[in-house]
Amino acid sequence: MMPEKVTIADVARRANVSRQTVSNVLNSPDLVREETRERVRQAVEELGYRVNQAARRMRTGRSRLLAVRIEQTQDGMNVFDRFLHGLTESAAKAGYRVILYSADDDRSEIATFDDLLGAYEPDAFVLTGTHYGDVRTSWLAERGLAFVTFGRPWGMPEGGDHPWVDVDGAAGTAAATRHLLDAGHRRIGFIGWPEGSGVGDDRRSGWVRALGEDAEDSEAGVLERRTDGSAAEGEAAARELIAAGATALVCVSDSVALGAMQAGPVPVIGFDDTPVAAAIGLTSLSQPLSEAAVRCVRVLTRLLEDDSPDKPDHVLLRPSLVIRRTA
Amino acid sequence: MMPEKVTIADVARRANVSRQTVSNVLNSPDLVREETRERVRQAVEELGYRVNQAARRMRTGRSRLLAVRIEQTQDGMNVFDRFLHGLTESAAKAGYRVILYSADDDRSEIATFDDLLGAYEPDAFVLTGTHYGDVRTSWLAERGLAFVTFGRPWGMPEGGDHPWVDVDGAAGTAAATRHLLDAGHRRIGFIGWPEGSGVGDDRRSGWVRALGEDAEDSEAGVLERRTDGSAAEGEAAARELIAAGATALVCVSDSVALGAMQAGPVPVIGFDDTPVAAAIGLTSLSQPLSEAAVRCVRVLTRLLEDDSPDKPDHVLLRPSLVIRRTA
DNA sequence: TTGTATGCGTTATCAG
DNA sequence: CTGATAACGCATACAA
Repeated sequence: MMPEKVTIADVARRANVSRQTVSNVLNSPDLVREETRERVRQAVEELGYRVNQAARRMRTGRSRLLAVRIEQTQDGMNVFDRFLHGLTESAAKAGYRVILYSADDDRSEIATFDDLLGAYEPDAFVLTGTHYGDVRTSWLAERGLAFVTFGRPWGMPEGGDHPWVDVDGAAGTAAATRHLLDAGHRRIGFIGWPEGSGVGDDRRSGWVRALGEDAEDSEAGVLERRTDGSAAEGEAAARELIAAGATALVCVSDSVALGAMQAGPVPVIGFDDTPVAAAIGLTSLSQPLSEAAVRCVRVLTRLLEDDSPDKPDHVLLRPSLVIRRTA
Repeated sequence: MMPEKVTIADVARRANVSRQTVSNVLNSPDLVREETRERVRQAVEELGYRVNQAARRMRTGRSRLLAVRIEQTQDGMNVFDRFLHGLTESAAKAGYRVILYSADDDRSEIATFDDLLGAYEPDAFVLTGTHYGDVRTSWLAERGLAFVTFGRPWGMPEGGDHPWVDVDGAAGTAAATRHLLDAGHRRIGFIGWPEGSGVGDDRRSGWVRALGEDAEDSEAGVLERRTDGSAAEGEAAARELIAAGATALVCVSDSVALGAMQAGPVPVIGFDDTPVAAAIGLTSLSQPLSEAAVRCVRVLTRLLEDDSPDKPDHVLLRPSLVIRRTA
């Protein structure tokens, strides 16, 4: 039993109206008399009619597709899959589907934009992993294409303003630091990423801020190490910091924190609340990824369906501290 | 600068041929004289032409879309994201894109099939998580729709034969068991899932087989516990088995193995080589997920593009043992 | 080999 | 409020 295609014409026939009326019921219900509307709705139901997106797209240029890049899983300690899951669900609720692509760097990602646009015409893009000098956003913006980034536009002084959703890393590390201060620690170290990483610098700044509030000065710059983000460097950094007198550690990521835990029985807090953190009992900062996904979709639907807002939407969410054995 | 849409007519004009000729160059190059073909190809290049999938789909009924369900991340110790990444990449190489959907159970997944089919007409579905009494496959098969499962059709005696790709779990646990036997262990326990899980029973069978080969009999059924798959039950099971004399443990999953590791300093081997295993030094069995993804795409392209094979393709891949601290 | 005509399912325009 | 007609971009049958 092949699934017989039911078109708008079938519905029209069934409801004794013209095709156009059916279309109106679907797209501009207000134009149609209540009674007719109901009759059409019933026919749609009975026949199991669904709009053919290809045909609609030909006519309107809208595909109801959101394009998202699926990230490389490096050491697997990332959190992107949860975001993607949330995105798929909230997009579906809004009548959109997620289409995936992969790319190795910004340049090849832009080439993929071009490809996708020609072939599938996604209505919008969701970008992750924003960074300094991100050429993807300007490419999209120049062409007037709809997009939102999960991540702020790091260092974009002039004009480069676009819709984004992000999690407040500084608020997270500040909360973590305060948690340690409350536990009586006064020499709290930070293990970060190389300077120039937007996310890394943001997370660091929360630690600095919380220390300034409450503890002895001059910790920053002293009880601090930068790493490439690996567990190995995290462990080395932790040893140094402990030797320098740190009694607790805030880390820029769970990877680094995992390493730091090997350095000794010192309280450690990670960032991202990855499955690894849960498995090893690592206290960590959890990003509200479902919520972020919901907000991304909301930003986009506003952009696509309502009259485009004058000011791009900016959404900053707060992570929450998940307390486990390590702190 | 809006991206101006370039159509087949533009290309035709540029190359001084008819639209039909351009279409022929694209779809049946043999029909066109070498010289003309080259001229058209050049025009395509210069104009940056891409076929409009919506239009093509209207005409041919093919969308070049592969639909995949994005799984719930329970405790995050799964491996689906790596499969999905591989799938996206190999699909792209074959000229397909992946479209995502989510569903809570078989019934709602089937409803989604219907939806998707009406709206986006994916050319095929990739199903994961096959299980006994899987109604999804029969629904698709009844309608003559193209699909492949990542996972064997567990318990499908009559007719229910469809293309699949899978990883040989029994081969994996057998290899793990042999590894422990080689290390001198003679009392090797197994921690599994409830009976009736296709994957779980398969993985268990490898342990049984390897023991039968080489070690004392009667281990099976004695040095064995079934769990719900949680780390907590894994730990409890491990304690019992160790008390019963087990000197090493083979586990059905990394989750369970994680728990088992807490039970004592006994060699433990997990399954799936999740990021957690890497993080905690757990020896585990690694599924060749990229390869599986490639094979899924290959099976589908054969189904879609070549004349459909009489016999559905079946591909069974071997996992590999990643040896770390725990064994 | 190349050109011409047609239709896929929708929606927008415009007249009733 | 409803109905006819055209158009979106492509691929095919057919004729040249």
